[in-house]
Amino acid sequence: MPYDEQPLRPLDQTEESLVRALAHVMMALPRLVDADMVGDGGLPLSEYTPLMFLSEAPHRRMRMSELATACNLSLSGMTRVVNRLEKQGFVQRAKCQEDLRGWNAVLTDEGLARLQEAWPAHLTSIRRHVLDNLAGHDLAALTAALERVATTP
Amino acid sequence: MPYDEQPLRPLDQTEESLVRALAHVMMALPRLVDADMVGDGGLPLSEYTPLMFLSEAPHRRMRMSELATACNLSLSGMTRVVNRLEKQGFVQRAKCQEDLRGWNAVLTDEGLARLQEAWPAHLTSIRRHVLDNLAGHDLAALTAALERVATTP
DNA sequence: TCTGTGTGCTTGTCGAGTCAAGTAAATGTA
DNA sequence: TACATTTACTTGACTCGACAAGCACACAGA
Repeated sequence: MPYDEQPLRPLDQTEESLVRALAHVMMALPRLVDADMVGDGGLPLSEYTPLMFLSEAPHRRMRMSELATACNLSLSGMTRVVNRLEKQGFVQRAKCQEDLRGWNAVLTDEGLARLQEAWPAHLTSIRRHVLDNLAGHDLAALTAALERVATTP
Repeated sequence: MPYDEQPLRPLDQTEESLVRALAHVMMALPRLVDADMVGDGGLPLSEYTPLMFLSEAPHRRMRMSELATACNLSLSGMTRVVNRLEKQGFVQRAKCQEDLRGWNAVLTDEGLARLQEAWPAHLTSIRRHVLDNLAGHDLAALTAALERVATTP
């Protein structure tokens, strides 16, 4: 796409390849992992992720807005995910005592059990698709770069 | 999440951080780039990408199924994207002469102009979010790794 | 204490993409 | 040639998530 006028240097071949590979990963990887997980553990990433964050939180509970931020979801999106999880008995809502406008999503015992059941499939999938393909790379440096990518305004 | 029995080694801290950073990128980056593009060029990635592939294809045309594969979309998803592009006049459908079941999506002059108009915003966004944050990394090695990640069965 | 403004979450409505079913043309088989 | 099967694409029905509007509570300032 030759096009000039501004001091906008087009991508060179190396950069172009990287961008396309990254685009491919972003489109394909969530589906690949989801397929592995529903094939085995039966829990899609969209539900696994919030259960995971809840399991790590104090008292296994988080405010809806915290959880939405952690999962990179809009607040309304989080509302609907938690609705699904609540219907399955994996999460309960509890009014937040310090601020009666707020709600906590609380991981139930059943939810924790479900998470532990899904964990092996998740771990296996992530190892196979991601970590096994990054052998020999400097993971810490890569992580730092990815964190910048995700947060550059 | 302690859990044993299998020879399933949990992720260590470095691996865990990398996986979460990658998850964050996958969730956030498409939205960031889209926001930049509609803010400026007015063309979301879901439409930019097929126009880009068409512009590079011989005679600016591709079969629906090729285009779907290139864009990592299902065939039915591609049908709908091309419907949108056709309504805007950026693409036309032309029956494939070698196989009358098939259709080509053909980039129009208007579509090419639109792509060139959107290109600077796209390039700027990609540089800022992605490439500028990968300075000092071995892009070729990273690309190879990402390609494996996206295609590991 | 009342009243206006801001915050936390949910709901209505919508766009986007997936899968399954349907249609038309190509290809194999008798 | 006739018929069954496969392939290329579209359509219908659905799920998921986003945004904007709405509701309930919090927290001023008078």
